Order: sequence, then structure tokens, then C-alpha cells
Amino acid sequence: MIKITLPDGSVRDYESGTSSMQIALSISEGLARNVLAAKVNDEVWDASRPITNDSRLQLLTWNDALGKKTLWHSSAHLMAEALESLYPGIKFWVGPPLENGFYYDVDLNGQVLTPADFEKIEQKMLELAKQNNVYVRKEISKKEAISYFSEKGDEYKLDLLERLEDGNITLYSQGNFTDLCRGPHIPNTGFIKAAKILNIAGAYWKGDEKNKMLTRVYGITFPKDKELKEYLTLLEEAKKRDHRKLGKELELFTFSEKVGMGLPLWLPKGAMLRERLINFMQKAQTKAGYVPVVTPHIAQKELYVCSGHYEKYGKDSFQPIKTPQEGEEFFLKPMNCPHHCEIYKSSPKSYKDLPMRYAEFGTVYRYEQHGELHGLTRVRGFTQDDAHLFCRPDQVKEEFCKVIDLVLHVFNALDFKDYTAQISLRDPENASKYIGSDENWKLAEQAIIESAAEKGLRTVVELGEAAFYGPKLDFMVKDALGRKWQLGTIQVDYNLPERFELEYTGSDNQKHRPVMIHRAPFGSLERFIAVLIEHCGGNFPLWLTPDQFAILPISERFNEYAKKVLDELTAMDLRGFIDDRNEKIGKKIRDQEIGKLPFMLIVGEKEEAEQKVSLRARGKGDIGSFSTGDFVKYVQQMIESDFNQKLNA
RNA sequence: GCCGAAGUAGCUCAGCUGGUAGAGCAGCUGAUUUGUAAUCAGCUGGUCGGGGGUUCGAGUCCCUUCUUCGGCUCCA
Repeated sequence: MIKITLPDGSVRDYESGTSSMQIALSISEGLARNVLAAKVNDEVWDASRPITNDSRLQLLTWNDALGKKTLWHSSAHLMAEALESLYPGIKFWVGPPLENGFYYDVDLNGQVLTPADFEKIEQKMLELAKQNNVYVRKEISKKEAISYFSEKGDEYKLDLLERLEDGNITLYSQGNFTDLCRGPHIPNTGFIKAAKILNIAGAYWKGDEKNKMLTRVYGITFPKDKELKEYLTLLEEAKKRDHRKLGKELELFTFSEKVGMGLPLWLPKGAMLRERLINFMQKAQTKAGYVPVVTPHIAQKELYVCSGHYEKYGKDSFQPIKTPQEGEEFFLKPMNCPHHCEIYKSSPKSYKDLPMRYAEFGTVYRYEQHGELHGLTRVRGFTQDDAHLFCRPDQVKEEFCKVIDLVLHVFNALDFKDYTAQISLRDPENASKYIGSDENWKLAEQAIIESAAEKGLRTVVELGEAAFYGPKLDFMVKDALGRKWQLGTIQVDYNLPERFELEYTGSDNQKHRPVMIHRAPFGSLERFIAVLIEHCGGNFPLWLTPDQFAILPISERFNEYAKKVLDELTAMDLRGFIDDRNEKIGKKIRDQEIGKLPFMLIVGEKEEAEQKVSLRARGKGDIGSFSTGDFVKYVQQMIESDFNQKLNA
């Protein structure tokens, strides 16, 4: 007999060799019908796998993240089976589950898949799913596995096998498809009731651009058709929040083929929104002891040779600007740090001067690869809310912590809650990619890890994600469609001070090298605004929103009174406009609601007589009669309480 | 840069197997002077992304190029 401990703490006795499915059945038939897999101790197992030792058991259903993962992993196999039967001779690489769905990388052998084929694949998947084929697990020796896949002529699976250890190799089969797979899988294909192929894309084999490009087929499945429909609706809703769509609709920014790809043009409303964000940041930075600096958009090649950026990125950047002077070359600045180093060097520094905190909203230009450009999130010209801190080694951690505070201040103010703090460290196996000494790297990495821990950040450590000059702490946020973007970034740099021979005089009257911290809480205004738009679906907080109100005269007869109201409100620092089109009030309301205006002030005969306005809030309808003064107070209070709420959250 | 898809009026889109472009919204003009999510009528507006080719004839077929979209790679 073995003892099985369930999540509620209860312990039950079973025969050794009982499977989780049998245990589920012993609890209730309904539960057993929904069991997709089981967590046995800390491993996820097939529900049919016999348990032979005392164990903790958690039955996994569709309601568990791991249950979903298992279903999607099994669905990848099902899709592979469907693909193999539709396109004989294709070969498979890997097919993992994702946060939403799964994919499989396949070598189509020259055949091409298009969206027109999706339905056919979905049909086939459902047809196979209906057969209730069992996912059969089989442990085999490495030798057997090699001979099986050699016979099949499957070089991809053979490549996978090379890295697997004997005694640890399993095959999974369902229907006519057998795959090298660690598992686990759902009991049988019958659990999959709805399938959708989402899209196809090229993906380099093993993620290396020197390798062959495979076809990656993305799909998603559900145990109920209704859930698929709900998911597709959700996707549609998410697309409505896409910043590229809203940016156009709300007249925030645009692109022009003539100006060039990846070079955003900010329209008046977007430009003013930017200014508000800049003011917000400047206020916070001034409080935190930053001083402003301004540097030019170009610099001589020598600056970047000195910084090391030329060597690293010179060929892949915008190419040099030549001058009439023979041999003279300037580069568009791809980052502000070298300029700031030169500012630091402009006068001798004492240990008493440190830390120095130079801040600049610096516009930089980077020649991003064509296929990488993406709305405002990846562009070729953008403005960083950049600052560089120069401090003594003993000040690094304190400064780092203060920067984390600043980033969190920004995120809180804008209600960004769903972020992860990513600590990006060096890839120890590829040290040549980075500049700087081992010792300095270790110091910097240590400083980041400690500060993040001290601030209680929920962190993820990524090896190999560091910048070439130093490790970093990045704040990652997801867009409407779940893509991850880096916003705020803090980077410790022991390298540039070395290269620029930055110094300060210590209390010992000796020269010392300062440590540099790069940081940008927004990251870039472009990307930040993109994510902000998707985050709030275009309904910006009141302090940021382009127009806070529109005045809607009932008829042209009240345009003059509307003008008077507008003048009063403008004088009291609110921003808005008069919708004096020759339209009925219902039409004006509808248009302003669609335009996401927070407030509508309706003025007609009654309002003019009372010297008031009828106030209408977005999505809420009529909220009463206000004088202009009361309305201003109302708005100011809303902004304040909103801020207090968020910043104290 | 790589794989795949798409580009028709300011915006959203229609245009079957080739027969020389169409709607709604927006805009303009006029009528209406309006009370809480679309007043009516008229008009303007497109070298169908660019270039080349096939054809008597190309938005439609072919080639090429640019841009955009979904991914991959990259992201100082």
C-alpha cells in the first residue's frame, strides 16, 4: 500500500501501482472525467502512469495552468498527426505548449502552408480527436530510439537524441503518430473538442539564423467549443486596443513612407501627451536630485570608437555623415551615454560631488532590422528618458535602489501592475560577447541582484540577456496581444568609465574610477506610450488625456456661450474644445464617446440662463449641472485622488 | 536580414473566372436650429503602393521593388 496526500492535506491509502486516474475515479466520476494530468510530488505525470511510492498528488484539470499546458502539449502532437497525414513526408522539430496554445516547428520539405489550409488542418485535428486515441507512453533505450528515428530518416529527432541520456528517453504515440517526447500528456485525444490554427511563421532551426528556416504552425485548442469562441472574441477585443490602430484613430502619431520606416511623426495630440509625460518625469527627477543636460544629435566617429559602440555596431548602424572636410565623419547618436561621459569629464570631480545625475530626454537613432520594426514599440528614431549616474563604488547600491523607486513611481502612477523585473546577466559560456573584466562583471551583477532583492521585486533571472557592457535590470510589460516589451531599464556599467578614463579625487587625494548607472524608467517615450495606449485602451488618465472635455452646444445659437465657457476653462488650465458642428446633440455625444473624451459639457438655453453646463462623463451619461468653477474643482479632485490612490497602492 | 501574408478614396471595406472602379463614414455645400450614442439632400474625392511585362484590353495574370502585418533572428 502507498499513502497519497491530496492538496487539502487528507491522506488516502492505495495499492502500489495505482494511477492518478484511478485515484480520481475513487473520489468522484465527475472529477475523473476532467482529469488531464496529475502533479505527483513536484513532477507532472500522465494520469495513467502508476504511482508506486508514497506521494503528494494534485489532480490537474483545465482549470489548472499545468492542466492547460498538458492539453496544449498533447494538442501539438495531435496537430502534428494531422499535418503528417495531410502532408506526408514532412519532418518535425519541436512542439511545445505556450502561455496561450502551442506550436510545432516543421520542415515541410519545400511545401508551403497558407491560411487557406488552416481549416483543413483544424478539421483533420478534430476528426482525429474524435477517435479518442490514447496517448501511450513508452520508455526505450537510446539505441532503440536512434534506430527508430534513423529508419524514419528523421534527422531532427536524431539531433535531439544526441543530447539525451540513456535511460531517460520516452516516446509518446497517439493514433498514427509517434514522437520523441518527455511528456506528460492527457489521457486521450477525446479531451480536445475545439481546435484553431492561429498563424504560421518562419522560425530558424534551433533559433540560429545561420540554420535552415522551418515553418512554425501556431494553434490553440479547448475542451469546449464555447471556450474557443470566447478566446477568439477576446483576441478581437485585444486587437481593438492595438496602439497602432488607436494611435491613428485618436490622432496621436503617424508614419510616412516618404519620411522613412520606423520614424514616427507625432501629431499635435500625441506630442502634447508626450510633453505631459516628460513634465511628470522631470518633476520626479528634480526631486530625486537629477540635473538636466542637453547634447547634440550627432557626434564624431571617434566618440563611438572610444565607447566601443563603433566596433560593436558600426557596420549595422546608420552610416556616417560625411562633411566637406576630408576624412571627417559624424554618426547619428544611437545612445546618450558617451556624450554624458564627456560632460562628466568637462571638469574635475571630487568624491564630494558624487553622485552626479545627468538627465536628458535624448532622441537617438538606431538602424533596426527591417523585419523588426513594430508600430511605436520598435522604431528607428526614439526618445529615451535617459539619465546617467556617476557614483562611488560604495554608492552603487543606494543609487540603484533609488532608481528602482523612481521606476516604481512611474509604474504606479500609470497603474502598470502586471510587470516582471528581469535581471539580465552575462552568458557565462559566451564571455567574448562582452567587454570588461570578469571581476567588474561580478561586482555589477551582485549589485543588481542585491538591490532588487532589497526592494522586494519579483524577479526573473535571464542568462545571456545582458548588454555587452554590463548587466541590467529590465521592467518587462506585456502589450494587448501578450507580447513582452522592455520598458524601464537600469544598467550598471563599469566599462564606459574605464574607456573614457573617468575619474574623481577621493578623500585620500588619489584618483578613483566612478561607477556609471544608465537608467530610463519609461525606456523610450515611444514604446512607453504604445504600451500605455494598449494598457488603458485609449482611455487615458485624466491628467494625461489629450482633450479632457468637449463643449457641445445644443444649436448654433449657443456657440457664443460655449466660447465663453471654453475661455474660462482654458484660463483655469483645463484643455478641451467646442464641437460646433451643425449636428444634433445626439450625434455630437456619440462622436465624442467614440473619441474617448472624458467629459462632455452640454450647453443650451437652460445652461446659458443659469450660467452653468450640463456635465456628461464618458460611459456614465448625465451627471448633473455644474458651474465652470465647480467643474474645474471636480476634475482636479479626480486627478488628485486618482494619483493618491495609485501612488499609495 | 529570413519565412509567410497583405496593400483599392482621409478611414473601414466591396470589386466572381481579365472588359478600363463602388459603398459607408469623414470632408465640402445647402436645408434644418436641434436636449443626452448616427437629421436630410447634393457634391468633392482614387494614375487600385511604385516600376516593368503578358494581352486588343490589367485593380484582376506574371516579374520586380517599396511599405505594412504575423513570426524568427536582432534589440547599445
